[in-house]
Amino acid sequence: MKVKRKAHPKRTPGRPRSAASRSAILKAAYQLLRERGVTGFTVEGVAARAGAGKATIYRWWHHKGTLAIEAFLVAVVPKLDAARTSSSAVADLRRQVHATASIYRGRVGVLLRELVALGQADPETSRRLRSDFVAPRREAAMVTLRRAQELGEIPAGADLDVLVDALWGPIFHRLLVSHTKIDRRFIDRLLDLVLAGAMQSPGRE
Amino acid sequence: MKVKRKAHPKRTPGRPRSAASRSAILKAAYQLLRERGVTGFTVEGVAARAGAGKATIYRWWHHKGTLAIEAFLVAVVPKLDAARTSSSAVADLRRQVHATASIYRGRVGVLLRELVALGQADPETSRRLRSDFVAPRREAAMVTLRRAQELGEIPAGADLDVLVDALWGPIFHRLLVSHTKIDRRFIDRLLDLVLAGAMQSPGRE
Amino acid sequence: MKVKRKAHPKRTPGRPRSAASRSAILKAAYQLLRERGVTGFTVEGVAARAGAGKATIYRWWHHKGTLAIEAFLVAVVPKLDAARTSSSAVADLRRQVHATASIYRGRVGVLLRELVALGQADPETSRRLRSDFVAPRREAAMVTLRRAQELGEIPAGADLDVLVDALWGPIFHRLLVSHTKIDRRFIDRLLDLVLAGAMQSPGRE
Amino acid sequence: MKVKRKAHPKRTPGRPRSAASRSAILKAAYQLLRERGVTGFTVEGVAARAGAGKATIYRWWHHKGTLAIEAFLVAVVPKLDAARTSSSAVADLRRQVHATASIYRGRVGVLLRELVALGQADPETSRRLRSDFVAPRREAAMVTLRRAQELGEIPAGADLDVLVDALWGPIFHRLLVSHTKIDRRFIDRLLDLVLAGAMQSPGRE
DNA sequence: ACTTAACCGAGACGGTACGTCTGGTCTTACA
DNA sequence: TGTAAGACCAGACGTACCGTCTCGGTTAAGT
Repeated sequence: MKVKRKAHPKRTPGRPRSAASRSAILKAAYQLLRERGVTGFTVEGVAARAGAGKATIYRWWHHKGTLAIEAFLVAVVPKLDAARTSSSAVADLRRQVHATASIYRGRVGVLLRELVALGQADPETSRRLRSDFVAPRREAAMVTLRRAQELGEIPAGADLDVLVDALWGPIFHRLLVSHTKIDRRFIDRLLDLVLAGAMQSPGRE
Repeated sequence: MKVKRKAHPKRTPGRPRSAASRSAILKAAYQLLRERGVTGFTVEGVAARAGAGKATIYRWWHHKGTLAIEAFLVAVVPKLDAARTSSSAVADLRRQVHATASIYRGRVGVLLRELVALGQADPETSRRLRSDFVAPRREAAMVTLRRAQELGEIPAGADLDVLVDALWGPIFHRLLVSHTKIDRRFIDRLLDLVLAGAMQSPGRE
Repeated sequence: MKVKRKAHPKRTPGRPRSAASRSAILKAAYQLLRERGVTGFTVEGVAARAGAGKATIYRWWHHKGTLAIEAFLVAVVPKLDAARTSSSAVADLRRQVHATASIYRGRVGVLLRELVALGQADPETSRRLRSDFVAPRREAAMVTLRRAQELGEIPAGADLDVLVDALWGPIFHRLLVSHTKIDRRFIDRLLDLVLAGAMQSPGRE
Repeated sequence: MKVKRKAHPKRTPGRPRSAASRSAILKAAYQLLRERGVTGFTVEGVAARAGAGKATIYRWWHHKGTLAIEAFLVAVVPKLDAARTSSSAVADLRRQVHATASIYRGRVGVLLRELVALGQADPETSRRLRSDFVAPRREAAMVTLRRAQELGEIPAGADLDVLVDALWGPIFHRLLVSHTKIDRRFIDRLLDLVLAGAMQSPGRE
């Protein structure tokens, strides 16, 4: 029941896609995004800087937004460090939220802000950003929270979805709406408030 | 020996600004915004629909965003009903948050989402939206929360700024990032969580 | 038989037209015309420089061209010296043509060129330029030519209209079409040619 | 050992210019020019009528005038019939001048008038009109005149440049300045006058 | 070695909106 | 009524990007 993988496993005819071109485009796109923001981010500019043709870009990325988001993800995601675990799941969670906040304070925050903005007009951009950037971090928090429940650090009846929203919503709010500092003190107070609320949840039912 | 400037010394020379033109432009802008969103919102389109010259628009609104935001505010703010008070400040707060959420669920939410996006690229737009739309609602909540403290419904030591952020952040997060429903059930759970957390605050110091 | 000039001889009601404003406008218009040419000649610019309102300009000059032409005429015509007469009418004519050519060589030529251009699109401008600038000079030449006929210097049967056209057409041609020098040598050759032709005209019938 | 570039080494990269677009633009431009004159001749109008983008027009024609002049030349020049020759060069010349005059009387005259006007503000327009429209006709006349000298119909010493100016200057003068009819009678009288003058030129020296 | 098919860079194309500018009109308060 | 100031409508200007298209030429896989 094995496929004969040797001769022609699943190979399309014609010249294969150029990896060099792809990475040059993504690199140029990320540079432009950092230097000039979403406003100054043009496909023409990316093509010129990457030494690529516009058609090549549009062949692989449907819209300007799709390119922007992928350039961002490719450049930023590998730098995000994985969550570490300790004996206290709640302590791990606090560490995770602080780590996220510290990322949003810097360059990435500025880019993220603009990409979220871009996503309001383009569902594809929005979806990608959500699935590849926001969701993994949210999922990591969920894992930690479930562990906290198992360890009895927070009640079993706590609504974890609302809990995560309550932690991350305010951070995005500062990033996107109030444009105020997302400093350690704010994060600590927020964690204190939300975790205290979570402790009040019913034990089981 | 005649007095030149009698009653109205503060009068600029020249033809005064036309109120009719101003309101026609704002009305046309709001219509376009509702019908076509920020993407289809063009200064040229507004001028054509309002029967105004483009120069007139640019004379009074420096950017596209400045016009969009003002059109939105002029049309939407008067419709927002004032907060009512009852014997329980916490009950008032719950009512306020539910009212805000119900507004964000509809047309206004869609517009608000796009205007926040527009504001990421234009500080002026962002500032106006914050000062004329977000801040008043936040301030109303703060007033209610202070009353709750006076009535002893929540501890005197609660950090009200963080509290308000914890309530509104998640709503904006759903509006802008996760694009999920802001339904009554979610708001209730959020209020339960956050208010429960607030109750744990220290009494005085 | 004298009109009682004191009380109200022929006086329209209301504030009379301001002579100061009129001359300030004409002066500013001429300056702008010289400095920036017809391209840079705008009614707004004239109003600003003259410290006048645009409405004032449009009240007295129907079009931009009407103003340009009058500004030109008021500034230039007084400087043109009248034709002098001598014992030889043909010598006078030669002097007149040379004088005209020398004027066209300079600044006035540049302006004249642009005003003729302006006149192609605006009949009013064209008419004014013709009646107040071209025609008087043509008429002076006709007078001289008639005197030449009376003195027997050119035949009585010469067609003076064609003669004048043959003298001035080539000058305008160089000014407007070929953009070549209208130097003394050219004028002399032209006069030689045309006057020689005129001498061949029939004596009477 | 294969040769890379065979026959056409001089090929610029990129999509070549579209001949269809070029001719559609020139055709639309000429139509607009005829229907509405230079005043109503706008790049936007040409683009709309030709189904072309404005950028495409500006890519190939730097100024409005450059486009107008080329549209005129492409449409008009092919229709001008070549000069025929007969046994008498002077008779040929008379025919040429009459032919030119008859062209200037009609639609072409109106366009020519406006294009000369346009050329006063734009040297490029002026140069093109001169080199591609005026000069060829002038050169044809020069050829005929030289033949007339060879045939002994006019003296060898005649200054042909001044002669051509004396014939065509008055025609342009009527077209551009006096706006009077360029009828057969006028042309005949002009030819009589100028040719008579030319006959008086010195024989050789 | 030859064909085929998809790739690639360059850059022209139609379209749309931008923000600016000017022409000519209108509306104030004052003279 | 005339005037300065300046707002108003209308609409063309020339620029910038978008996303598509059309060239000449390249690069494997399959023949």
